[in-house]
Amino acid sequence: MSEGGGPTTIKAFEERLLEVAERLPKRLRQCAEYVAANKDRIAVSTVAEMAEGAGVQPSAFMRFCQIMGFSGFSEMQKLFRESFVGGWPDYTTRLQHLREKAEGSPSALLAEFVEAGRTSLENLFKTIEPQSLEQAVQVLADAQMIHIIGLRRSFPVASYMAYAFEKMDVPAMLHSTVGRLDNRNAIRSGDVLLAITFSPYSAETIELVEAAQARGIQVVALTDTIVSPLRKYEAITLSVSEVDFGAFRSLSATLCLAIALSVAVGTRRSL
Amino acid sequence: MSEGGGPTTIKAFEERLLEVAERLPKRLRQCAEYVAANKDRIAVSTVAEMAEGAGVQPSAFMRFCQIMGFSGFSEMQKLFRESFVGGWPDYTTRLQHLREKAEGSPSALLAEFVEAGRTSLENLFKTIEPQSLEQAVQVLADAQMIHIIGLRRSFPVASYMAYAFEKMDVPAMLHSTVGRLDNRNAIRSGDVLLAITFSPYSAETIELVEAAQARGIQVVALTDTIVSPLRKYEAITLSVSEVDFGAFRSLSATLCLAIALSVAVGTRRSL
DNA sequence: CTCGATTTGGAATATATTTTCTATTCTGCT
DNA sequence: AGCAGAATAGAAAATATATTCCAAATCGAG
Repeated sequence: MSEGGGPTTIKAFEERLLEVAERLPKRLRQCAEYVAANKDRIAVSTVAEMAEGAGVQPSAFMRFCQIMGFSGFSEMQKLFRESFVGGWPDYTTRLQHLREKAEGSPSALLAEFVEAGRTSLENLFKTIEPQSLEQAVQVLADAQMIHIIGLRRSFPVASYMAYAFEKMDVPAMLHSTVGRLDNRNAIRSGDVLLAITFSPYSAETIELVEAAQARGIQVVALTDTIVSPLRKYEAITLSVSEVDFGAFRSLSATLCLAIALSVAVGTRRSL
Repeated sequence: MSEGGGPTTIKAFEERLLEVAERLPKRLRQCAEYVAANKDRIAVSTVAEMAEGAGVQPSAFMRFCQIMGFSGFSEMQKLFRESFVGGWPDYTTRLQHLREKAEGSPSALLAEFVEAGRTSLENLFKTIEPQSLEQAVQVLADAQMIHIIGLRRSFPVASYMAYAFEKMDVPAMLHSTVGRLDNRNAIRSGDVLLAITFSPYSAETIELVEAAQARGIQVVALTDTIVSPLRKYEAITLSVSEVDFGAFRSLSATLCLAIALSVAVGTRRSL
């Protein structure tokens, strides 16, 4: 029985559930009710668990799935699992293919990056914890001066934040390694260090963080994932995970977070 | 080996991950990194899927689970499934909720920027003409050397492209105004100028474009809308219209285009 | 360069889970 | 009450998934 006709979106699923629920025999109705009240569990449970929760036999639950239009429980579960992860079917490999074939027209490449950017943004929203963000904003707003460091791939982000702060009259200083000048003595008590670094993490940035910490300077870190070496230090960490293409990532999500952070700090200061 | 000693909370899990990540061989580190960036998937994926995502064999992923202190993948998964209960991060609903309810909080601000970024990306794809893009890629790929200029708000984009080109062994030079040095004589016949500018357009950039054109240098421009002053010159123009929120724009779309352009040039060159 | 130790990939095995099948129990009707 | 039809429970078969094992490859020290 290869019914392709099952609901393909959560919304459609809910509609079908409603439509069907009325005309269901006892046990199957139990299933319907349990499912309606526990949609989120479908993704992470086995039929046995769902059946037990609904107070029925696994086989009954099975029939329920079929009545809903799926070939079985697995297919129904797939719907929920996919909608949970936001369905980004591993970009890394997709982009790699594109590169290998090199047949990708520039537009196709752009399309991939646009798509990657969009999912990264969605993901950003899921992974940033509001309280960390709030904390970061507070610390930066209270700073005498904000020192920004971000090298290589992170430099665009650092420079954009410096620009934004400047525009909002927030005292900020962009540390760079132009001419191998080392400005670390500019950091004074009451200041805050905003460190931005992504794999591969630049040693200079990490060193600066270490030096700052040793002197009791607060550190706010913008980094990728939690394996970042910055995690070792007691910094307020905001982590962004961005899809990348070999050594490149579009930075969409990172910049988005950066600008939101800047503006939040700017507005809070001027209160 | 029935170690009951695995992490029992997500926090403990993250700590252990950090602790362990450093001293891990290649494949296992891939696992650690993938897991760090996709914690949410553990609950709804199979080992096979996780392994593929991390780019390793299932058995390697298995060993990773054991190193993390679990008896196997299932036990690790259990941790995530249990802590999964309720409130999954459905993007759309969460966004709406935040916008309405948490007005003024940093998270709400972030939500606005994320939304702005997403629509910008969508627009980007509509407004970029494939042939202009193609042309730009070709011209840049044929260049002896690419000179990049972008100041103020455009500087992050310029610097990122410089970084990307550098990584791909494409001869490129970032023109900046550090120390008021003027490098315009570095531009030689056969080179191409890549100018990036957005309203308010910096005079320096426009001047440089003018000077280049006068000497017969090809110019590729990245700008906003079609009213940009760069339009006057015979440049290949790629225009991005970025949705902005307040006085700032997240640059998501611009950077996306920038990176796509860079990678396209990089791959075409190496053919 | 060689040896020993560690790490890896892939197939083989064990386990868990889904799905189907059938005897049995309900339900509604005459 | 007795019958026909649908619904159900439970067990058995099929499938998918996790886990282990071992030979081959890789790495590092001497």
